[in-house]
Amino acid sequence: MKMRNSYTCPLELTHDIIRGKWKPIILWQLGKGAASPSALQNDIVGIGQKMLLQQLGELQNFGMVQKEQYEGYPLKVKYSLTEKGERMLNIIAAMQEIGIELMKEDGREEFLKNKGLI
Amino acid sequence: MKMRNSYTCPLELTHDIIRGKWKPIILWQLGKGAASPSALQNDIVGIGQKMLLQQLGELQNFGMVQKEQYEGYPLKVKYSLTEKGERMLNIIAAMQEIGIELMKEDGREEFLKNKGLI
DNA sequence: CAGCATCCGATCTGATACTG
DNA sequence: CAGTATCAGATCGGATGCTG
Repeated sequence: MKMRNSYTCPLELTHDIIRGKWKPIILWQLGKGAASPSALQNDIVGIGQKMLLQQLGELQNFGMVQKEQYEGYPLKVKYSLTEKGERMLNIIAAMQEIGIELMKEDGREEFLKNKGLI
Repeated sequence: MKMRNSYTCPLELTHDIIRGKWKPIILWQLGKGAASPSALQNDIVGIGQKMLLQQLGELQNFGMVQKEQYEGYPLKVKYSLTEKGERMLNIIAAMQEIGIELMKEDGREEFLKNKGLI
């Protein structure tokens, strides 16, 4: 993910962190608790291994996510939110809330009901 | 801006709306009040006319921004936030806040002071 | 199972030139 | 001043195959 070389405004930093098609949803999933890559890939519809690991790596670089590795076979790895990540999750949660409202106003209650969101 | 064809989660809708390098900063600027394209271009460092108008158009399609036109020459146009846009601005403001905190923790107080943010 | 490298098409962005 | 068209380069995203 290409980042700005310099920032005009702190807003842009936050935007860089959650930019990328999958970052918000990854954070959202991790908000439910630590998870392995394969578990995440199961939970996030449509994501491939490459994008998942790539974006997890970027979130790690931003200090939003941390990785734990365990010895032995089969390999076991666990990703989880850092404290910064938890704070960023507040933004994600707010985005979810607005998304729900916008969908309601747009007559998409059906979708929301199917997801158990209303 | 390419949008998802279908959504798994309301979060993704919100993400689509603020995706794009300039959308958050445009909303932020409009949060200060209605503005003409040329005024916005002055206030947003580095943006070109094409990107500005393109992203304003997309924000309009999402119902976040509205446009007012006046008759006569020189042409005069004013963009402003809609009610939905105002609500989205809450997200943007939260992004700004987190961005400020992250920069502080990252030792970039200098930058923030120069901007008058702390 | 976790992770990396590579290739390729789809998108995004920006510069420039042009219209009303 | 506002807005559109076009073109080229940079970036992104996804599929596939390979390694430990």
